[in-house]
Amino acid sequence: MPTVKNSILIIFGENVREIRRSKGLSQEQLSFKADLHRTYIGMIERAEKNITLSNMEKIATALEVNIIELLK
Amino acid sequence: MPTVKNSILIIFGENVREIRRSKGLSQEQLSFKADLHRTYIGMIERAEKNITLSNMEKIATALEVNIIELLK
DNA sequence: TAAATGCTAACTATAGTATGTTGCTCACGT
DNA sequence: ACGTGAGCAACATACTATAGTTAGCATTTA
Repeated sequence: MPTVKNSILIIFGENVREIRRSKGLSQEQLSFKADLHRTYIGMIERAEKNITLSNMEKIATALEVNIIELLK
Repeated sequence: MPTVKNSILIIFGENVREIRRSKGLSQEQLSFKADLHRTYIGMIERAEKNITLSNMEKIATALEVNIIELLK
């Protein structure tokens, strides 16, 4: 991960956070649904990790949205 | 990487290959434009690697398309 | 003050780099 | 026709960088 955060990662993280909250889920609840770790969800929302495509899909599925919605 | 390939990776790889060819670029030429390795572009097109979001953006930029076009 | 999230620091798994080999196709000269 | 050389891509292998896991504690927020 670069020190200077990549804007696409920021967009992705913001979208995850916004949609997660709109569905009334905590990071921990989302992590269960996506089969990822609680702290990792936080890192993604804060754009601290460069997520892989298959994990993007896991999160999208857990949030019941298309991946594309997380990139707009 | 799982042995059974993830469909979203296949879709991404197919899109990269199709758009790359439509622009008349070799894998090597695309690798220069995207600042990624020659063999890695091949692996992505064959869905053998689980690409990260920032590298998806690099490839999209090199192909002069939006990331979203590579996920449809 | 309890639940949710931020943050650190380690570790393990795998993404991404690099080199070389193989096989294919196509153009060209003879 | 028939080599043969050039360009392209598949594939193997090994290495380095970093994604992803996990635990613990600090901080925020309701």
